[in-house]
Amino acid sequence: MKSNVTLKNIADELGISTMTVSRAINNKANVDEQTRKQVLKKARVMGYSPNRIARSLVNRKTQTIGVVLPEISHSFFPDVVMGIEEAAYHKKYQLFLTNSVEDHEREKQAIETLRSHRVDGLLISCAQTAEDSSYYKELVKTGLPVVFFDRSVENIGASCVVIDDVESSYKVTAHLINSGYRKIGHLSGPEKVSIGNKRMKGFKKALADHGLEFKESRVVESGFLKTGGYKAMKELLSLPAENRPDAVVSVNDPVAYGAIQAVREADLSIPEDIAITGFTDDAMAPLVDPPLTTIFQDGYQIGLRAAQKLISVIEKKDFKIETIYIDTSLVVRSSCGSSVINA
Amino acid sequence: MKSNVTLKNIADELGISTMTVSRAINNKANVDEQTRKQVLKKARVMGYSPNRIARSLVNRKTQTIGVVLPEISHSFFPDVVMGIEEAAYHKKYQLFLTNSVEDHEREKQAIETLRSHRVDGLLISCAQTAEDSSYYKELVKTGLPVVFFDRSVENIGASCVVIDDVESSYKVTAHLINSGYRKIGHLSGPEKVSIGNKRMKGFKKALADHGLEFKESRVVESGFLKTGGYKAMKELLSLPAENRPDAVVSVNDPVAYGAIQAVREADLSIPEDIAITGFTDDAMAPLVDPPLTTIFQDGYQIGLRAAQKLISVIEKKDFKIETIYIDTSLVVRSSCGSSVINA
DNA sequence: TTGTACGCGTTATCAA
DNA sequence: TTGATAACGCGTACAA
Repeated sequence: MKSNVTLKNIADELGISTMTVSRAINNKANVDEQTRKQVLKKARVMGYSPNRIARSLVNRKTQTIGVVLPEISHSFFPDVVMGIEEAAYHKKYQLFLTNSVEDHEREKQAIETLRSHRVDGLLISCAQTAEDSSYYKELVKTGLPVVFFDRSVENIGASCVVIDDVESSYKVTAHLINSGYRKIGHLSGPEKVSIGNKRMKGFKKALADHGLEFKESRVVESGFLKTGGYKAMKELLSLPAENRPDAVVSVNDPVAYGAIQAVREADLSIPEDIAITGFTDDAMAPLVDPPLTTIFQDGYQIGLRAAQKLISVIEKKDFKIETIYIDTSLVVRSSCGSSVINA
Repeated sequence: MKSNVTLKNIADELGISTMTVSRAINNKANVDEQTRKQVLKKARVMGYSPNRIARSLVNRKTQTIGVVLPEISHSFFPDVVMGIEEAAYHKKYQLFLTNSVEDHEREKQAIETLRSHRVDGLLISCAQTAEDSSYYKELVKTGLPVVFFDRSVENIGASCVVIDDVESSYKVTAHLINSGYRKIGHLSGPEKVSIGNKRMKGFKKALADHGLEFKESRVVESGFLKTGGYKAMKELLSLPAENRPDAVVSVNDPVAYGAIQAVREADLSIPEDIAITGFTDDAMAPLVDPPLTTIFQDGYQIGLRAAQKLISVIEKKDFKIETIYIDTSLVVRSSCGSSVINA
């Protein structure tokens, strides 16, 4: 072990008590200016680094936040982390980052470890494989402050920071309908994940409101990754020509990228043969070929607000359990050719 | 404060000593099977979560690793984090993630906080604004295990996990030359950052080896972000026609994306008027228009190896200070038109 | 097999 | 203003 300097070491060197050193270093009022200067100088010379572990044990406060992500390959999550980072930095909290890799067991394990490290609060976006919300309910019951974001569990006593998934999905689907598409398919997220079923709901509602029939065969569950989108799109492309969708709403951008790849490989063109839309507006969306029509979802803002909410709960400045909605907007690019409007 | 169950609480409930409970929970040998079962059951019922803070104080070991990143918007870093995550997960370490946002002051502060939390080791990729390596030198001297990755500081007593930047940059530049380009420019990283000057070095060497003159005017420092690439490319485009590069080597992919945007806005085409190359082969590279020729740099692998090395140093299974090189490869796509070869 | 005493580094509290 | 003491929750070392 590397030998770390302690308050006592400094105290001994100076021939004073540990408490005086502690007070001097923590800028407490009742310390003689002379002594304080001596202490600070000695601390610097000796390379003192305060031991937060010991302090935490006394204070029952670690100044840490545990972040539980389902994945980090999609740029949405790094964006969220940047927002969280920013809020945490300003309030002097450190982040424990964990990645469940969409595995609920691994997620539970991560949360237990985080609890063990006595994080002051938890920021969670659920793993895809969570069968039900019982674990999260138990977690919230322990009293540890929790805020969900993106993939949330509502009404179990924890605040959530989300977008209006139903409305956003409705918005993009309606845009396709208004652009003239009639046979619209959906590459969906898992039914059990909040954003998966909400986006499906918005999709269905848009069809219904515009008098279009919902066809089960045009919906394929793709998960949230590019590879899933690729496979799912292949499936849609194998439908008999008359049933094949002329437009596809993807549950997120990566899935849309996979879909684009599948369409290209089938030698079809976008949006002439099939229009594709995404969801997130990640960094790639404007750069892919063709540029992707999608819903802009402000990951940074989601992370920022979630962290701010959590910290105010931790610091008991806020007791309200609420669902905070972050605005989204439709970003129209060429992947759903407005040309059709003129058709 | 939420009241957490302690070993003593369990012991009192069972009318036995704290130590027996501790032993039972930590699966030590000398515990009666009956007692162990009782203890484990009681622990479960009471919702016991071992306090690692207390344990760390005794052990002088926290099972945590501090990760210091310069930014996380470029997908390279999330890739690295995934690799680190994986290694850490298997060896049962938790990650403290910090983002210096390219600010050396913020980076130093993050490192001090991490030290304060008594992380067992540090994984660092340097912030762009670090003027010199003195701080890192001091840090390494404290004896805290440190491994640098990507933007490294070599020969100061810490291991590094990097790619051969000089050779990789040489490779992509030589490819342009062999494709027929003669007026090659460079959007460079900061001179003070390891990867910045090494990639510049490789660029220069390739020109020299192929008998091409190095022109200062065709080099613009772009930093590492897309916006910087955009601005820097604008500058190159404003050169008098005869001096304007016919190909540009970008220090990384985001800079290349910015450059692509600038070229497009100038109504020039890629690669006919100007070829562009990147560096990293991030997720976007194959999807942008035109698909980007670039150097594939395996972020996941870099993260994995760096974390493995750090952990073996932490656990004293490895004392060697070394620089580990991760292989790269040239990925040729249409942004540097092989058409030119036929010209 | 089980229990007691003590220490890890810090801070709260009370006394000087 | 300064100091002594106890406590945070756990594990090591030793004793029973």
